[in-house]
Amino acid sequence: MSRSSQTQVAVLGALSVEPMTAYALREAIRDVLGHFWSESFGQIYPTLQALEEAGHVQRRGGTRARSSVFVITESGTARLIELLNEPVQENPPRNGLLLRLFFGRVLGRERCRELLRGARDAADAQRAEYEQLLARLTAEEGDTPDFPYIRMTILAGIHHSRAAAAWAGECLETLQDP
Amino acid sequence: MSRSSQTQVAVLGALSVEPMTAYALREAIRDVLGHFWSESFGQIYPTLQALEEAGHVQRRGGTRARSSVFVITESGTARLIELLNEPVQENPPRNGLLLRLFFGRVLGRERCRELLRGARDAADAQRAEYEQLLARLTAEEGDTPDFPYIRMTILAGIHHSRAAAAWAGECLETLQDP
DNA sequence: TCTCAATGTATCTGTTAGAAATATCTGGCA
DNA sequence: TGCCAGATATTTCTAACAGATACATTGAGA
Repeated sequence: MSRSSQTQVAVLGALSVEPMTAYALREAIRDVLGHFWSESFGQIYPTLQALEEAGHVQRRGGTRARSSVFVITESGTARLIELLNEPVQENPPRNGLLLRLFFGRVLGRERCRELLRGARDAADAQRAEYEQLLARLTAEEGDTPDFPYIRMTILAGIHHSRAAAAWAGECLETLQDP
Repeated sequence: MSRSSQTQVAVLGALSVEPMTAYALREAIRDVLGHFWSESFGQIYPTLQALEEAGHVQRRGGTRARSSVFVITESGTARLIELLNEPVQENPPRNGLLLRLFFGRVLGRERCRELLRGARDAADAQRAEYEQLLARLTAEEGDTPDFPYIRMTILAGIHHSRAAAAWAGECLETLQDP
């Protein structure tokens, strides 16, 4: 399968929660999906236009004076389900930290230790953030039908950041001065 | 660091190990750095041209009529060290699995469970692969100066895949039929 | 009223992945 | 010898994409 627009999934998914403007769409994607997804205006506007032409969303209140609110249509919901059912598309790995550590001999031992300490601290901070977010969401929306699914995405962040911190700590131990 | 410089790190780093052709470069990046980095021909050739113009690599006629072997120069090594010392650049997150799970209510519970089972099995398989690779490298190159650094990148893979499997397992438990 | 921040729309530039198109070399086989 | 398959090698194209910029509107407070 050739490369398909992943942006459509995020856009249609967000609009399936509630109708909103392109600007609000970008805000929602950044604030709600931000831990595992990102979109830019340069993607959102053309995508909305394509979706409108395909009949998957409708533009409402399109007067120049005020904003256009986009509403997902029936065919848009069908398209979303279709896209969600397509196989998960892995994006190519690009981990700048590991790239630097791989050439660690060139970079130098002490500089590597700095990078590892930074990674460990960042991971710890991120885990605290995820746990706080999970506690807040559990209290506020713990009984909504979407909660179990949203919770899984936060759990992923917790597991991931915990593993990252443990890895960095282990590496720091093995990278002691000889 | 501009985004294009990221490719330069991988290219110069690979050439710092040994001179090779653009084709071999792509093979090396895929096979050796593949777990945390990727480059395509569309990136490698223009990057090599830019590096040649800047004097960071030299093109040498290979054994074949049209094959060029690229050698890193002294200024190229300096450039590599400079690039390695620049701050790590995070690339925007795009996790297709989490995007699907977030809209899990639309996708359906059973389909989510399938995705999670797939993720768990993939993570388990990947962890086995990493552990095998680590064992082989430890035996074959355990006493080379680069080994401690390469080992860290494999350890990262092990930690990450272990966390991914644990996460998927935990999610599967909470996503039992009610 | 002014002004500033937030909201909102649109587009531009350069980066990148992925694949296609095209050679050229190498070894095996008739 | 000549031919073929597959590996090696180079180049180029398209669409996806990030990030920035430019601009217009609105509403709240000074």
